[in-house]
Amino acid sequence: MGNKSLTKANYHHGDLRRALVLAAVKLIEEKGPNGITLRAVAAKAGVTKTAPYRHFSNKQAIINAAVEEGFSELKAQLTAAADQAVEPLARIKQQVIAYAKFAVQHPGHYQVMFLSEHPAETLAGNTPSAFQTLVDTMVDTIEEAQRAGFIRSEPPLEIALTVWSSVHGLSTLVVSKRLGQLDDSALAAMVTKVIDNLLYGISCS
Amino acid sequence: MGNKSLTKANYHHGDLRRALVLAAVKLIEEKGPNGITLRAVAAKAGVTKTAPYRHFSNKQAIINAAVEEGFSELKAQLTAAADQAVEPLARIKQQVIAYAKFAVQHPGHYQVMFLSEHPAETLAGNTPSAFQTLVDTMVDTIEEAQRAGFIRSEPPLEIALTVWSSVHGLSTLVVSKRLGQLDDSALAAMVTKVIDNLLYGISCS
DNA sequence: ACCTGAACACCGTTCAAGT
DNA sequence: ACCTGAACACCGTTCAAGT
Repeated sequence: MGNKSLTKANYHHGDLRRALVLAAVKLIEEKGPNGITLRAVAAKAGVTKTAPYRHFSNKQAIINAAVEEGFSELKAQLTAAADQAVEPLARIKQQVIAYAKFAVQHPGHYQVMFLSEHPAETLAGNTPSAFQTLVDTMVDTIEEAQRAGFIRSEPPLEIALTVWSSVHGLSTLVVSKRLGQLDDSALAAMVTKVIDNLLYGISCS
Repeated sequence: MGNKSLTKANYHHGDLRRALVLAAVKLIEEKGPNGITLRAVAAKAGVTKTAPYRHFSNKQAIINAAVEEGFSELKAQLTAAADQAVEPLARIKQQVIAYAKFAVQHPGHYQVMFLSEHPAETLAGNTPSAFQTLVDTMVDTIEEAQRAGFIRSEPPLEIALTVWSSVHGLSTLVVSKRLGQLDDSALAAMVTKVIDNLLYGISCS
């Protein structure tokens, strides 16, 4: 027989890893952070419970991969959102709104992303984590606005951290439903309010 | 025999509920959000696995009680911290630093507090949740500063939400170790930086 | 190389039973 | 009233075995 003909039995020749990560993400979004079990992930990917151990050392490793996937998706959303505006402050606002939207639309995934600690092990070596790539995206947008003279010239990482903390904190509060239910436009209004407070300060001039 | 003499066997006459909550808090702090099991909580409180069901309908109910306990402790810390200063802005800063410190010193508990959704069921009826009491404390401090003319006179809840989102977001990032390890003074410096950005704005005047 | 199936030590929850 | 002990359907992980 040829080189790569696959029967149904060994269908997941090199795809199982990816299939497991996607199944994990789906399960997290369907059943929440606690609804994800190794056995359910395996079943969703069409294999028995022990097959995942060929590709991941344990359950946590699958979750870590799902977290990476989340940061990667979030980064894509932020980039797309910022590209809908040209004015530097508008780009920041778009990005921040997109961030909060992601959290609200994928509450389970979002919670898992920040629940698990940042894995200590540096992957492949010099490959930056999806998390680091996300940070870079946010810092870049701030630096643009600084070069254009709209944002104070303090260390861009500090500014980015301030902006990010605000929207991340707000998102967490919304996702945990501690601010009550909010529809899309109410969320955007609240995010806008917070970012405006941030831009112009809350103290009396 | 008298009215309330207790043998060792029925020692937890009306205390078991409280003992279980405290055991749950301890376990969360020792083993993290995933390390808490109903059986371990019961064992720590000195009873068998099924005894908790007399006092809580299920595991989640115990966790909810531990969350309430957390908000209650956090509120106490914030009040104590604010009382160490008299100048309104200094009171806000002290409160915010105390908030971040609580998160860093009780990382497991803090994560659980915001992981679980706000329980829909209103307890005893009109008794405010520990969460609501915490919000009130933060709003009060903002209102003080507004009356003294230090903070813009926008809705105090919105201002409080902005401040809170910032420090909560920063705390979450620190607890999940995504900003790297920070000692006490580095944490205070970062919190101060963020709150200053917030007070005076990040935009060019 | 990749996957299976039995086995082990756990887990939350129920239910009948003890005092 | 309050707690126990057996039982059930789960769970993550291991290990020998199949192809």
